[in-house]
Amino acid sequence: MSRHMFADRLERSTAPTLEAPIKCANCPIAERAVCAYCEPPELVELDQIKSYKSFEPGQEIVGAGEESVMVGSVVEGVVKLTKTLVDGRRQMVGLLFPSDFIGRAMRPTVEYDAVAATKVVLCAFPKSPFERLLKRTPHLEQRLLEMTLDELDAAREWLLLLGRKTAKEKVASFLCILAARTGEFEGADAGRKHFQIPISREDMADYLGLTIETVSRQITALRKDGVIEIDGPRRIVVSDLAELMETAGDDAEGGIIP
Amino acid sequence: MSRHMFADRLERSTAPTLEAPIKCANCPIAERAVCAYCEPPELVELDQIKSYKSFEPGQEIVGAGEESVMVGSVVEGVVKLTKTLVDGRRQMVGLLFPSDFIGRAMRPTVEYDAVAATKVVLCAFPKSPFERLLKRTPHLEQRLLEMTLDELDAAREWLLLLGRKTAKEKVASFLCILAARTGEFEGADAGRKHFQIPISREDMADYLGLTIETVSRQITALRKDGVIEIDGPRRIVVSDLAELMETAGDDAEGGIIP
DNA sequence: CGACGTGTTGATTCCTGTCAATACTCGTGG
DNA sequence: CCACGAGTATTGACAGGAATCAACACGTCG
Repeated sequence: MSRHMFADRLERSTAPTLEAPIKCANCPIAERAVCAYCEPPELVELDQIKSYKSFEPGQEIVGAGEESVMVGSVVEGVVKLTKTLVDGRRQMVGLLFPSDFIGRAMRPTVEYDAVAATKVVLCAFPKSPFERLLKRTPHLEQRLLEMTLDELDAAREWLLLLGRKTAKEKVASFLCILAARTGEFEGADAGRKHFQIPISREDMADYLGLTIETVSRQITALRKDGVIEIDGPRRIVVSDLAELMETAGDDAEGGIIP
Repeated sequence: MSRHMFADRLERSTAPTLEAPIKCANCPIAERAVCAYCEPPELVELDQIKSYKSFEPGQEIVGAGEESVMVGSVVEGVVKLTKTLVDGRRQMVGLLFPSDFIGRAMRPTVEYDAVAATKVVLCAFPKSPFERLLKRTPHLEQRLLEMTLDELDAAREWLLLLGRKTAKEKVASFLCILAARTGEFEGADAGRKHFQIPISREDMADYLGLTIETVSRQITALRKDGVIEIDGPRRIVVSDLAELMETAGDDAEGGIIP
């Protein structure tokens, strides 16, 4: 079983969706990825060890407890990181979008599963060469530190959500996050945004510490409240962004940067 | 009261006032703190900008939204980091022990409250000089990155606890963490450990996303199950460490690190 | 068309929160 | 030394929100 999975992973990851490897020069995530601060010579070094890997939805990228052999950047798609208790209860502990860093530099193993939630393209580096480069490239290390600090901030916001928010606030908070990260304004109306939910109800439930039924009910409730409109299970239109943020509870500062 | 504390601190180290600080050479946290990888010349530079600061239980160290002007290491005591929703619901998002790093290097503001849970002594650095030092001292930056990664790991474990564990598992998990970080074995019996809970029931509730009543009930339940013994509200004796870890849910690896 | 996966809705249960009363701890002062 | 009081912790009764169990709707693909 695990043998088959491994073969499966290898096979798919060597068949990238992209015809030709992206050049760093026109990389869509260059501004915000771990390499953002690197100078051209440093980018050349990274380029020499990088390779692009693709994954299909549901495909495992690394498994909990495995030795960490790869690190990299999400170029396209969404990756979920999950932890599972012995009896199968599952909690998402990370949700990575393009430019986010995946993998554990400086640490031997991973203790979560990383699974592609959509089709995913990674810009991957073998761990050891990357770590050597990291140690002698302050630009790289500084950016990685910043990104890790940001992830820690996000994790702390998440703790508040899981520990103290109601089901409705949880769902509203999640939609707020998506609206901020991937939502687009509808015309000139600053109160309306629309976006696709990139993950299933089950993944949402794992993210929010709820069941799929409760997630579904709360989405319906938000629709009936007139806060959102729904066009199919994945397509959301936020009718009233301010009201959605209100419902999310943390009375956010008005401007979340999109 | 605070006078007595201060005297107590004076007594312990050579000249430990706010004006005449502890020497790095006999610093109790030197092995694990942010300065752990620093060479003597680097320590000298840190020494020039450091100062020791004491806080009483309940005293605020920094408040959410404030400009971050200080960073530093916890030398003694326990610091809690909390977030609060508009209606007062509160969630702890960090619990710092000696050697842990406090503050947000490279970021302008903090968005949580940092409050002394016990008497606390910090080895504090003004933020800007520390950041300048950080940028030109890879040893410092490497250690800070490692510590941030470890904190992120802990936060992810915490997400699992808040999102998916029952009240009993939460309380047992917390006691496990304390047993691992501060507990001492009773004689040669590897199954028994004892320690003081360094925080109040209210703080435990904020840590675990529960109410104080539920925390109290679950502690009683663990006592009735014979997993722990209680001597006053703060003193815990773990009768059966394996059983406690079992109750905590995440089916820990057999190897217990003291 | 029917099977399957995904999502929604309904009925009921139960864990934890809420409200309330009581007990304990510790420091202070008579 | 003991009484007192404030803060902290425990215990009890009850209610409510989310989980569970179950049925049904929707879209896709063979």
